[in-house]
Amino acid sequence: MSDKFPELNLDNQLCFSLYAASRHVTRLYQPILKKYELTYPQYIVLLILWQQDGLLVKEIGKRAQLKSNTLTPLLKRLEQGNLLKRERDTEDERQCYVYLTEKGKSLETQCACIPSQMLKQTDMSLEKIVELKQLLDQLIQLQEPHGK
Amino acid sequence: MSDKFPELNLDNQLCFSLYAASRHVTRLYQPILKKYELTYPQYIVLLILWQQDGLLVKEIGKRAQLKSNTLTPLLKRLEQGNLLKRERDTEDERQCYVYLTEKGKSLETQCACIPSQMLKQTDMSLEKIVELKQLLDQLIQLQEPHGK
DNA sequence: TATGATTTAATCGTGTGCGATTTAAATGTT
DNA sequence: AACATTTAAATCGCACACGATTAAATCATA
Repeated sequence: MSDKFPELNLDNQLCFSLYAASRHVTRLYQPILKKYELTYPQYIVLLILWQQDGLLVKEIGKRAQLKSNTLTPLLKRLEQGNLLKRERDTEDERQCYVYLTEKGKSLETQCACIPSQMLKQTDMSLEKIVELKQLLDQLIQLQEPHGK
Repeated sequence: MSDKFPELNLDNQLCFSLYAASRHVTRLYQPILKKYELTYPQYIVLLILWQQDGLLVKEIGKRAQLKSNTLTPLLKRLEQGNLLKRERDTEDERQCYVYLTEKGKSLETQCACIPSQMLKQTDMSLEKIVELKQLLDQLIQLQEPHGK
Protein backbone atom coordinates (compact mmCIF):
# COMPACT_ATOMS: atom_id res chain seq x y z
CA MET A 1 0.00 0.00 0.00
CA SER A 2 1.83 3.04 -1.29
CA ASP A 3 1.30 6.54 0.07
CA LYS A 4 4.04 8.54 -1.55
CA PHE A 5 1.40 11.03 -2.69
CA PRO A 6 -1.43 11.17 -0.14
CA GLU A 7 -3.20 13.70 -2.34
CA LEU A 8 -3.62 10.89 -4.87
CA ASN A 9 -5.42 8.70 -2.36
CA LEU A 10 -8.90 8.01 -3.69
CA ASP A 11 -10.38 8.47 -0.23
CA ASN A 12 -9.20 12.07 -0.21
CA GLN A 13 -10.77 13.01 -3.49
CA LEU A 14 -13.98 14.98 -3.55
CA CYS A 15 -14.27 14.32 -7.27
CA PHE A 16 -14.49 10.58 -6.85
CA SER A 17 -17.21 10.91 -4.21
CA LEU A 18 -19.08 13.14 -6.59
CA TYR A 19 -18.66 10.71 -9.46
CA ALA A 20 -19.68 7.71 -7.37
CA ALA A 21 -22.63 9.46 -5.72
CA SER A 22 -24.01 10.64 -9.02
CA ARG A 23 -23.93 7.17 -10.54
CA HIS A 24 -25.34 5.73 -7.34
CA VAL A 25 -28.36 8.00 -7.41
CA THR A 26 -28.95 7.42 -11.11
CA ARG A 27 -29.01 3.69 -10.39
CA LEU A 28 -31.62 4.30 -7.68
CA TYR A 29 -33.80 6.07 -10.23
CA GLN A 30 -33.64 3.24 -12.75
CA PRO A 31 -36.17 0.78 -11.30
CA ILE A 32 -38.62 3.63 -10.75
CA LEU A 33 -38.20 5.14 -14.22
CA LYS A 34 -38.29 1.79 -15.95
CA LYS A 35 -42.05 1.68 -15.28
CA TYR A 36 -42.39 4.60 -17.68
CA GLU A 37 -39.66 3.33 -20.01
CA LEU A 38 -37.53 6.38 -19.24
CA THR A 39 -33.85 6.87 -18.58
CA TYR A 40 -32.68 9.44 -16.05
CA PRO A 41 -31.50 11.99 -18.66
CA GLN A 42 -34.81 11.57 -20.50
CA TYR A 43 -36.63 12.23 -17.22
CA ILE A 44 -34.57 15.41 -16.77
CA VAL A 45 -35.69 16.66 -20.19
CA LEU A 46 -39.31 15.89 -19.33
CA LEU A 47 -38.96 17.77 -16.03
CA ILE A 48 -37.81 20.77 -18.05
CA LEU A 49 -40.68 20.51 -20.53
CA TRP A 50 -43.25 20.04 -17.78
CA GLN A 51 -42.04 23.32 -16.35
CA GLN A 52 -42.30 25.03 -19.73
CA ASP A 53 -43.51 23.46 -22.93
CA GLY A 54 -42.47 24.47 -26.43
CA LEU A 55 -38.82 25.22 -25.73
CA LEU A 56 -36.06 25.35 -28.29
CA VAL A 57 -33.47 22.57 -28.24
CA LYS A 58 -30.97 25.27 -27.29
CA GLU A 59 -33.06 26.28 -24.24
CA ILE A 60 -33.44 22.67 -23.10
CA GLY A 61 -29.70 22.30 -23.52
CA LYS A 62 -29.02 25.31 -21.36
CA ARG A 63 -31.24 24.03 -18.56
CA ALA A 64 -30.08 20.42 -18.72
CA GLN A 65 -26.51 21.49 -19.38
CA LEU A 66 -26.33 19.25 -22.41
CA LYS A 67 -25.36 20.05 -25.98
CA SER A 68 -27.15 18.98 -29.16
CA ASN A 69 -24.78 16.05 -29.68
CA THR A 70 -26.36 14.46 -26.61
CA LEU A 71 -29.79 16.04 -26.82
CA THR A 72 -30.71 15.35 -30.44
CA PRO A 73 -30.58 11.55 -30.18
CA LEU A 74 -32.27 11.66 -26.77
CA LEU A 75 -35.09 13.84 -28.09
CA LYS A 76 -35.50 11.51 -31.04
CA ARG A 77 -35.98 8.61 -28.66
CA LEU A 78 -38.60 10.54 -26.70
CA GLU A 79 -40.28 11.44 -29.98
CA GLN A 80 -40.22 7.76 -30.97
CA GLY A 81 -42.02 7.03 -27.69
CA ASN A 82 -44.65 9.62 -28.62
CA LEU A 83 -43.83 11.79 -25.61
CA LEU A 84 -42.89 14.86 -27.64
CA LYS A 85 -42.85 16.37 -31.11
CA ARG A 86 -40.05 18.38 -32.70
CA GLU A 87 -40.88 21.22 -35.07
CA ARG A 88 -38.64 23.56 -37.01
CA ASP A 89 -39.27 27.25 -36.44
CA THR A 90 -40.75 28.55 -39.71
CA GLU A 91 -39.28 32.00 -39.03
CA ASP A 92 -35.78 30.71 -38.36
CA GLU A 93 -35.24 27.29 -39.82
CA ARG A 94 -32.10 26.75 -37.76
CA GLN A 95 -34.13 26.50 -34.58
CA CYS A 96 -36.17 23.54 -33.46
CA TYR A 97 -39.07 23.73 -31.05
CA VAL A 98 -39.95 20.82 -28.80
CA TYR A 99 -43.55 20.25 -27.75
CA LEU A 100 -44.98 17.65 -25.41
CA THR A 101 -47.65 15.36 -26.81
CA GLU A 102 -50.77 14.54 -24.81
CA LYS A 103 -49.04 11.36 -23.70
CA GLY A 104 -46.01 13.37 -22.62
CA LYS A 105 -48.17 15.82 -20.70
CA SER A 106 -50.15 13.11 -18.99
CA LEU A 107 -46.98 11.49 -17.71
CA GLU A 108 -46.38 14.46 -15.40
CA THR A 109 -49.12 13.47 -12.97
CA GLN A 110 -47.88 9.90 -12.87
CA CYS A 111 -44.33 11.05 -12.16
CA ALA A 112 -45.30 13.47 -9.42
CA CYS A 113 -44.70 10.79 -6.79
CA ILE A 114 -41.11 10.09 -7.89
CA PRO A 115 -39.33 12.79 -5.84
CA SER A 116 -40.94 11.62 -2.61
CA GLN A 117 -40.23 7.99 -3.54
CA MET A 118 -36.58 8.88 -3.99
CA LEU A 119 -36.49 10.85 -0.74
CA LYS A 120 -37.89 7.85 1.08
CA GLN A 121 -34.90 5.80 -0.07
CA THR A 122 -32.55 8.32 1.51
CA ASP A 123 -31.94 8.17 5.22
CA MET A 124 -30.47 11.64 5.11
CA SER A 125 -32.27 14.48 6.86
CA LEU A 126 -33.95 17.12 4.73
CA GLU A 127 -31.63 19.76 6.18
CA LYS A 128 -28.56 17.87 5.05
CA ILE A 129 -30.03 17.31 1.61
CA VAL A 130 -30.67 21.01 1.20
CA GLU A 131 -27.18 21.76 2.46
CA LEU A 132 -25.69 19.24 0.05
CA LYS A 133 -27.62 20.71 -2.85
CA GLN A 134 -26.44 24.22 -2.00
CA LEU A 135 -22.83 23.13 -1.88
CA LEU A 136 -23.14 21.34 -5.22
CA ASP A 137 -24.75 24.36 -6.87
CA GLN A 138 -21.98 26.50 -5.48
CA LEU A 139 -19.38 24.16 -6.92
CA ILE A 140 -20.90 24.42 -10.39
CA GLN A 141 -21.42 28.16 -10.39
CA LEU A 142 -18.03 29.13 -9.05
CA GLN A 143 -16.09 27.06 -11.53
CA GLU A 144 -16.77 28.98 -14.72
CA PRO A 145 -14.37 28.04 -17.50
CA HIS A 146 -11.51 30.55 -17.65
CA GLY A 147 -11.23 32.62 -20.82
CA LYS A 148 -13.42 32.47 -23.95
CA MET B 1 -44.43 28.19 -16.77
CA SER B 2 -46.29 25.43 -14.98
CA ASP B 3 -45.94 24.69 -11.28
CA LYS B 4 -48.66 22.16 -10.61
CA PHE B 5 -46.04 19.94 -9.02
CA PRO B 6 -43.33 22.04 -7.37
CA GLU B 7 -41.53 18.87 -6.37
CA LEU B 8 -40.92 18.27 -10.07
CA ASN B 9 -39.18 21.63 -10.46
CA LEU B 10 -35.64 20.97 -11.58
CA ASP B 11 -34.30 23.65 -9.24
CA ASN B 12 -35.58 21.68 -6.26
CA GLN B 13 -33.89 18.44 -7.19
CA LEU B 14 -30.73 17.39 -5.41
CA CYS B 15 -30.25 14.65 -7.96
CA PHE B 16 -29.95 17.03 -10.86
CA SER B 17 -27.38 19.14 -9.02
CA LEU B 18 -25.45 15.97 -8.35
CA TYR B 19 -25.66 14.86 -11.96
CA ALA B 20 -24.67 18.28 -13.29
CA ALA B 21 -21.86 18.79 -10.78
CA SER B 22 -20.34 15.42 -11.52
CA ARG B 23 -20.25 16.02 -15.26
CA HIS B 24 -18.99 19.54 -14.66
CA VAL B 25 -16.03 18.34 -12.63
CA THR B 26 -15.24 15.57 -15.11
CA ARG B 27 -15.13 18.20 -17.84
CA LEU B 28 -12.66 20.22 -15.74
CA TYR B 29 -10.40 17.17 -15.54
CA GLN B 30 -10.38 16.60 -19.28
CA PRO B 31 -7.86 19.23 -20.45
CA ILE B 32 -5.51 18.20 -17.64
CA LEU B 33 -5.80 14.47 -18.28
CA LYS B 34 -5.54 14.85 -22.04
CA LYS B 35 -1.82 15.56 -21.59
CA TYR B 36 -1.43 11.97 -20.41
CA GLU B 37 -4.02 10.62 -22.85
CA LEU B 38 -6.26 9.55 -19.99
CA THR B 39 -9.99 9.74 -19.40
CA TYR B 40 -11.33 10.42 -15.93
CA PRO B 41 -12.44 6.82 -15.24
CA GLN B 42 -9.04 5.60 -16.45
CA TYR B 43 -7.40 8.04 -14.04
CA ILE B 44 -9.55 6.64 -11.22
CA VAL B 45 -8.29 3.13 -11.96
CA LEU B 46 -4.71 4.36 -11.97
CA LEU B 47 -5.26 6.11 -8.62
CA ILE B 48 -6.37 2.75 -7.25
CA LEU B 49 -3.38 0.88 -8.67
CA TRP B 50 -0.93 3.54 -7.47
CA GLN B 51 -2.30 2.92 -3.99
CA GLN B 52 -1.90 -0.82 -4.37
CA ASP B 53 -0.50 -2.62 -7.38
CA GLY B 54 -1.39 -6.16 -8.45
CA LEU B 55 -5.09 -6.08 -7.63
CA LEU B 56 -7.72 -8.40 -9.04
CA VAL B 57 -10.26 -6.92 -11.46
CA LYS B 58 -12.86 -7.66 -8.80
CA GLU B 59 -10.95 -5.59 -6.20
CA ILE B 60 -10.54 -2.66 -8.58
CA GLY B 61 -14.24 -2.93 -9.30
CA LYS B 62 -15.09 -2.75 -5.62
CA ARG B 63 -12.99 0.36 -5.09
CA ALA B 64 -14.05 2.15 -8.27
CA GLN B 65 -17.62 0.90 -7.89
CA LEU B 66 -17.58 -0.44 -11.41
CA LYS B 67 -18.37 -3.90 -12.73
CA SER B 68 -16.41 -5.93 -15.25
CA ASN B 69 -18.67 -4.85 -18.09
CA THR B 70 -17.23 -1.35 -17.70
CA LEU B 71 -13.82 -2.28 -16.33
CA THR B 72 -12.72 -4.91 -18.83
CA PRO B 73 -12.79 -2.64 -21.88
CA LEU B 74 -11.28 0.22 -19.86
CA LEU B 75 -8.44 -1.99 -18.64
CA LYS B 76 -7.85 -3.20 -22.17
CA ARG B 77 -7.40 0.40 -23.30
CA LEU B 78 -4.93 1.07 -20.50
CA GLU B 79 -3.10 -2.12 -21.45
CA GLN B 80 -3.05 -0.95 -25.05
CA GLY B 81 -1.39 2.24 -23.82
CA ASN B 82 1.23 0.14 -22.01
CA LEU B 83 0.21 1.46 -18.62
CA LEU B 84 -0.68 -1.93 -17.17
CA LYS B 85 -0.59 -5.67 -17.77
CA ARG B 86 -3.36 -8.18 -17.08
CA GLU B 87 -2.46 -11.68 -15.96
CA ARG B 88 -4.66 -14.65 -15.13
CA ASP B 89 -4.15 -16.16 -11.71
CA THR B 90 -2.52 -19.54 -12.31
CA GLU B 91 -4.10 -20.91 -9.10
CA ASP B 92 -7.59 -19.75 -10.00
CA GLU B 93 -7.98 -19.14 -13.69
CA ARG B 94 -11.21 -17.23 -13.21
CA GLN B 95 -9.37 -14.38 -11.58
CA CYS B 96 -7.31 -11.76 -13.35
CA TYR B 97 -4.54 -9.72 -11.74
CA VAL B 98 -3.72 -6.24 -12.94
CA TYR B 99 -0.15 -4.94 -12.68
CA LEU B 100 1.22 -1.52 -13.52
CA THR B 101 4.01 -1.38 -16.08
CA GLU B 102 7.03 0.84 -15.54
CA LYS B 103 5.32 3.46 -17.69
CA GLY B 104 2.21 3.16 -15.57
CA LYS B 105 4.20 3.52 -12.38
CA SER B 106 6.17 6.49 -13.62
CA LEU B 107 2.96 8.35 -14.44
CA GLU B 108 2.19 8.65 -10.72
CA THR B 109 4.83 11.32 -10.09
CA GLN B 110 3.67 13.30 -13.11
CA CYS B 111 0.06 13.16 -11.92
CA ALA B 112 0.83 14.17 -8.35
CA CYS B 113 0.17 17.80 -9.23
CA ILE B 114 -3.33 17.16 -10.56
CA PRO B 115 -5.27 17.36 -7.27
CA SER B 116 -3.79 20.76 -6.42
CA GLN B 117 -4.38 21.93 -9.98
CA MET B 118 -8.02 20.95 -9.65
CA LEU B 119 -8.32 22.62 -6.25
CA LYS B 120 -6.95 25.83 -7.73
CA GLN B 121 -9.82 25.88 -10.21
CA THR B 122 -12.31 25.78 -7.34
CA ASP B 123 -13.07 28.96 -5.49
CA MET B 124 -14.62 26.93 -2.69
CA SER B 125 -12.98 26.89 0.72
CA LEU B 126 -11.28 23.72 1.87
CA GLU B 127 -13.74 23.44 4.77
CA LYS B 128 -16.69 23.45 2.40
CA ILE B 129 -15.03 20.90 0.15
CA VAL B 130 -14.47 18.56 3.07
CA GLU B 131 -18.05 19.11 4.20
CA LEU B 132 -19.35 18.41 0.70
CA LYS B 133 -17.32 15.23 0.47
CA GLN B 134 -18.64 13.99 3.82
CA LEU B 135 -22.23 14.59 2.78
CA LEU B 136 -21.68 12.77 -0.52
CA ASP B 137 -20.09 9.79 1.20
CA GLN B 138 -22.99 9.71 3.62
CA LEU B 139 -25.45 9.72 0.73
CA ILE B 140 -23.78 6.71 -0.87
CA GLN B 141 -23.37 4.66 2.29
CA LEU B 142 -26.85 5.16 3.67
CA GLN B 143 -28.62 4.19 0.48
CA GLU B 144 -27.95 0.49 0.37
CA PRO B 145 -30.24 -1.31 -2.05
CA HIS B 146 -33.19 -2.81 -0.21
CA GLY B 147 -33.37 -6.57 -0.33
CA LYS B 148 -31.31 -8.77 -2.61
C1' DT C 1 -25.92 42.91 -52.26
C1' DA C 2 -22.22 39.77 -51.98
C1' DT C 3 -19.70 37.44 -48.58
C1' DG C 4 -17.66 36.33 -44.37
C1' DA C 5 -18.91 35.43 -39.60
C1' DT C 6 -22.14 33.55 -36.43
C1' DT C 7 -25.73 30.57 -34.81
C1' DT C 8 -28.39 26.25 -34.38
C1' DA C 9 -28.98 21.59 -34.80
C1' DA C 10 -27.35 17.42 -36.52
C1' DT C 11 -23.70 14.08 -37.27
C1' DC C 12 -19.51 11.40 -36.20
C1' DG C 13 -16.26 8.85 -33.36
C1' DT C 14 -14.73 7.34 -28.94
C1' DG C 15 -15.33 5.98 -24.26
C1' DT C 16 -17.97 5.10 -20.65
C1' DG C 17 -22.04 2.91 -17.55
C1' DC C 18 -24.93 -0.68 -16.80
C1' DG C 19 -28.57 -4.56 -17.13
C1' DA C 20 -28.41 -8.95 -18.90
C1' DT C 21 -26.21 -12.94 -20.54
C1' DT C 22 -22.34 -16.05 -21.44
C1' DT C 23 -18.18 -18.64 -20.58
C1' DA C 24 -15.11 -21.00 -17.96
C1' DA C 25 -13.35 -22.31 -13.70
C1' DA C 26 -13.88 -23.58 -9.00
C1' DT C 27 -16.64 -25.27 -5.25
C1' DG C 28 -20.28 -27.89 -2.88
C1' DT C 29 -23.31 -31.80 -2.46
C1' DT C 30 -24.81 -35.99 -2.83
C1' DA D 1 -17.07 -39.30 -9.48
C1' DA D 2 -21.28 -36.62 -11.14
C1' DC D 3 -23.73 -32.75 -11.19
C1' DA D 4 -25.74 -28.47 -9.57
C1' DT D 5 -24.27 -24.02 -7.72
C1' DT D 6 -21.42 -20.24 -7.34
C1' DT D 7 -17.94 -17.08 -8.83
C1' DA D 8 -15.00 -13.97 -11.94
C1' DA D 9 -14.40 -11.97 -16.05
C1' DA D 10 -15.83 -11.19 -20.56
C1' DT D 11 -19.35 -10.17 -23.94
C1' DC D 12 -23.53 -7.95 -25.79
C1' DG D 13 -26.78 -4.23 -26.56
C1' DC D 14 -28.31 0.23 -25.63
C1' DA D 15 -28.12 5.00 -24.10
C1' DC D 16 -25.62 8.53 -22.76
C1' DA D 17 -21.59 12.41 -22.73
C1' DC D 18 -18.70 15.08 -25.17
C1' DG D 19 -15.00 16.98 -28.40
C1' DA D 20 -14.95 17.87 -33.06
C1' DT D 21 -16.94 18.69 -37.37
C1' DT D 22 -20.63 19.63 -40.69
C1' DA D 23 -24.68 21.78 -42.86
C1' DA D 24 -27.87 25.10 -43.27
C1' DA D 25 -29.85 29.37 -42.13
C1' DT D 26 -29.29 34.03 -40.60
C1' DC D 27 -26.76 38.15 -39.61
C1' DA D 28 -23.36 41.82 -40.23
C1' DT D 29 -21.09 44.85 -42.90
C1' DA D 30 -18.32 46.46 -46.21
